[in-house]
Amino acid sequence: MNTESSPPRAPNIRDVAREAGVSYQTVSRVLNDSPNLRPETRERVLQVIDELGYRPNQAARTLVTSKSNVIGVLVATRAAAYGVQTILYAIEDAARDAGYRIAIATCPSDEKSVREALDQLIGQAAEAVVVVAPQARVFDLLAATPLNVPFVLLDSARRDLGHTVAVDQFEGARLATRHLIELGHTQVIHIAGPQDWIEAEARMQGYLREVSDAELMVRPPVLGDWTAEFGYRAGRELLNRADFTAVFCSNDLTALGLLHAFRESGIRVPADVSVVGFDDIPEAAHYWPPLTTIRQDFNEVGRRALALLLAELGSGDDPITELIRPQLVLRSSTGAPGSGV
Amino acid sequence: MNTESSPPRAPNIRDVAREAGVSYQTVSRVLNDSPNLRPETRERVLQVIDELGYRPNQAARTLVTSKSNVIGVLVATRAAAYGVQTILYAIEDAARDAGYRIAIATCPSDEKSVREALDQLIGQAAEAVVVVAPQARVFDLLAATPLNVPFVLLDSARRDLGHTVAVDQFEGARLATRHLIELGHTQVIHIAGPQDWIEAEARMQGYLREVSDAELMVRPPVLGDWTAEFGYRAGRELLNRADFTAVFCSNDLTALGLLHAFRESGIRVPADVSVVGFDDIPEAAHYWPPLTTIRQDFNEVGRRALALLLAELGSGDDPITELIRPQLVLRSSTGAPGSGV
DNA sequence: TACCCAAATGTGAACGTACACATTTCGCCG
DNA sequence: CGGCGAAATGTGTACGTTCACATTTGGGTA
Repeated sequence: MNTESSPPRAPNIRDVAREAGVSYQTVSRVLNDSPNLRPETRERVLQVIDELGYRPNQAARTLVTSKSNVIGVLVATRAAAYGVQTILYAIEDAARDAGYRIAIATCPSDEKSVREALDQLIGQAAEAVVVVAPQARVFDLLAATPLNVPFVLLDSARRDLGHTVAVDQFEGARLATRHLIELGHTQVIHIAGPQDWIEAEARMQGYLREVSDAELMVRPPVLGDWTAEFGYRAGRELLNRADFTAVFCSNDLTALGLLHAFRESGIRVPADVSVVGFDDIPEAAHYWPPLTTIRQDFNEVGRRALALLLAELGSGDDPITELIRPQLVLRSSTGAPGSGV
Repeated sequence: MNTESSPPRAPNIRDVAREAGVSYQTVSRVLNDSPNLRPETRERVLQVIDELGYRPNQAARTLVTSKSNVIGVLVATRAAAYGVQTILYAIEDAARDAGYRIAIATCPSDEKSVREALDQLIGQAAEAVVVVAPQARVFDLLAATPLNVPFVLLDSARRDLGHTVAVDQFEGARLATRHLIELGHTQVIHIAGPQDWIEAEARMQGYLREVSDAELMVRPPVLGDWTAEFGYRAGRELLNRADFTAVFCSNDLTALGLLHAFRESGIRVPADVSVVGFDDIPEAAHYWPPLTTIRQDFNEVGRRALALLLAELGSGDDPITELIRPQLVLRSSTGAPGSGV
């Protein structure tokens, strides 16, 4: 049917060379901005490239140079959208500034998927890898899979595996809990995140430590899944327990659901019950009441992760752990103890 | 320093072959699950692969096969986190079911960046590309850049460029506006999204059409940026204009900010003013009051996009446009007209 | 005008893999 | 026990690029 008898092969460097009347090496020089080229030669080649719609074959380039200008990001989670998203953007910006692009491979957190995603990144000759994998088990898999490129872990449970950048979740949870205690609350409940999440575990530990340091009664945290919907259901259940005047939620979304449940039942926040969240997502300032919460500087996490990689600390040095301090953001959802539920 | 004098080259297929006492082709067969292999041979090769930590070089594979089992996703936006995120997950799941992985390239929406990101995807020999680029100008760039692989555009302004999958934003905006009008509102204001966004424009058009069809007075929409913060500021400004009893916000976050501003000023929703959002993000059900909004099925968008690609409709057929119907979700933020602001 | 050096351009090889095809091995039947 | 065919394994080549080195070109100087 086609008047062209040849197969629809993409043009390569030699096609361009032939068309422009130069050698393929000259074309290569044009592509790589070699200085020693007559301007008119460069011009002609560029024109042919445009005419033919030629695009360098990245696979061939990568094969021969084993360089790709790509930094891989392994994302082994779906939840925590805001934090992950923000970190990704920060990484992307920092990478761009340094002349790199980023390739994101997302995957479920089972062994096979993580391995495949890693292969995908390494296969693109990613020169460094950032691992965003907030679930503990992923790090055990990683321990068994040498990477051969510099890498940084975010929020790792295994500080021995490699360089780690993280917001100090434990400290953040202590800040939140201490704030409530300092307001005079003696009955503080914690709604935790999924227990296989490193951050959830650390936040719970921070809460427990602070409560026991204050010699208050520790009560078993409610285990949740970090959604607003769960917060709402948890809130409704809590209505049956009149044993608290403050709640520390492991993230802002859960707090939102909780606020909903309380409001629906006529429990006033903070007059009757105080609520603290975690993350300080942009919406938290507009919840009702505006939410007191713990701010995590996700941008800083992304930036530092990339800085570590670019400093080529991938050498055999001992793993570095950078902890970023969280910050208490005071709004209107907390106050002195009231009547409770 | 190193007792090993050889350079730290990654092992290749020939290293494995030598170590296992077979030819490199046999190793290749093991890697590609060839049927004609003695089980013990396969076993031995696999063991050597494990010992050496060998990983197939994806670049070489791609170079020779020009296949990659990768579907590229170009994401040229940062806002609209929830929608984009959900679509990405749906694409990823559908891709995995079909035996593909996805590679995500994010970029700013300027010409150079988009082109680079495309090159990055094509360079990985992506066999198909999904373009998530809600800003109009990106599509003009795309029109000038032939892709040579099947591709699908999401929310495209240019239906002529290729297959398009989108939620019918125009219809969604009409649903929202009509709902308010049917409740008896005659003074409906629209808070729009950024005007270079295709969806924002379509929603505004839907609003304008519905209002003029009802022969109500059209008033100039407020132009915003889709954040809760903007919604809050817009809400405070609206307090000076006592010329409306209902507001249609172009997304849920803006609506949240608006609710905040109104509540702060003692304006009751929906008693005094009704508010409708757009998107139905999971939190919308827990806002106060729970938000009446327009649901977009982002999962469906992702699924259909991939289905289109997998059906290899990339052939020269006329571009297909698949419109997904949005849906009105009634909650508590709307009611019969009240006193207004 | 011959010569030399730098600038400009060209040639051969290699990267690691998969495909097509060639060769060897092996069990089984006549 | 020879031979035959299928199963198992090996050899040559191509993919598209960059690097190292070789060669040509050109302008200025002795």
